[in-house]
Amino acid sequence: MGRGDGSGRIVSREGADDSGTGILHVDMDAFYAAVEVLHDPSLRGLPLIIGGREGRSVVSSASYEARRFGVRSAMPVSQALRLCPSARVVPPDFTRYRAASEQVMAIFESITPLVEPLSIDEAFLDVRGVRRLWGSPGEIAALIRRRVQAEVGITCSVGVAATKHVAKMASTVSKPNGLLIVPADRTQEFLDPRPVGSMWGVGPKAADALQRRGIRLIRDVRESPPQALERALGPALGRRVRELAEGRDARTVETERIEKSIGHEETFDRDIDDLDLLRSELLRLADRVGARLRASGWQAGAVAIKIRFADFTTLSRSISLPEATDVGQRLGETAVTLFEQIDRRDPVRLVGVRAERLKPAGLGAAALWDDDEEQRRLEGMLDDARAKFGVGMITRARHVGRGSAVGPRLFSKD
DNA sequence: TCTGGGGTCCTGGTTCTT
DNA sequence: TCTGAAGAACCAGGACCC
Repeated sequence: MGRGDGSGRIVSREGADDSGTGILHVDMDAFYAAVEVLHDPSLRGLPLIIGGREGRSVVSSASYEARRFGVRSAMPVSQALRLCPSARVVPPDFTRYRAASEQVMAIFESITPLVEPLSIDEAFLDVRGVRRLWGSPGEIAALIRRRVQAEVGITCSVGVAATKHVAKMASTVSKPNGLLIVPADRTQEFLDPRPVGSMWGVGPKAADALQRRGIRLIRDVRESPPQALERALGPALGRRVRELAEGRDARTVETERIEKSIGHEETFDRDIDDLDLLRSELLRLADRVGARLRASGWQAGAVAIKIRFADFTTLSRSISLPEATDVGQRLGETAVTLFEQIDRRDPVRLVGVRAERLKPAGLGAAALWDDDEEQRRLEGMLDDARAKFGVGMITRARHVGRGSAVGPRLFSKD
């Protein structure tokens, strides 16, 4: 499987056993910071903080040199600078990160069509069908690491396993710039000694709920009665965590993903109690949401707002629209109406507007594809959609989440 | 110390529809 | 026409991820 190399990470030696595997999780190392170093090589080796310099900004990413001082993602920049006063603060440039992400994803897609971008800097790959082309999963992982380094100029870490969950955990423990292969028959040995909080989907609250019941390691989860887990975490999460602890994870690598909502939110530099100003902020955010809806061919079936007060309590309100829309002004009027129904009039630190229950804007968007094979595959999908929903449409998703390129997608039209 | 912004998913309560 | 039950849909809030 793998062993520590003195740096805290666990990596596999070359040619390690990869039997029974086929799922790769590839994660770029300190991605934003690495891209900034590419853009400005004089930053190499320096403690870097990617984040705004304004009062309430938090750390989006930090170089490993900064992490040695205790700097972590999501930490306020002011706090990060107290830990590491010599750090250089670089404001994020998402255009740059998206371009680098597209380069990396293109490398993945040149190896297998089964790529699931998870965010701008990580993806799952199913390589079981391309072994004859590129070699075993372990060899493919090593190839990807070499190509990303050579063609993009940044490093990545790769986990290789039989399931997505174990591959994801393996890439995490191999970071930075590592490769860890967990052969299928050693999955339990890999999982058992790790803390419950290291599982993907178990955050601080769920970990705390388990630890309060003496369930500290994944082995403890596996050995706990299902009822105890469901009492601690609720039925859905309780069942899922038990399955994951036993190494079971039926999720496949999904290349198609449909956005479910589009929103914007903004934290003010200082708390605001001027109602007119808050209304105009909601209208401005709604305008941006409308522009994104129109650019991506969606209409909102519902509008939600989020209000965070100075004491950090957060309210949300949402409402279905009588008619779907992508017009910023309509979204904005709805957002303001929702806002005015909230009684509380304390100073506000954040407002947000989100378009939900997205529906495609109009019928008849014909799909034109680069090659016949893809066209036929998509027409097959469209036929399935017609059978299932009555009518359907295919378009191409340009971005998911923070901008990963993905394949074609399918909609119902209702 | 003081907590961003973009999302997804789940839960539990309420309301609507059949 | 009225009523009750069941399921669906809606809504609010919270946890989680990067």
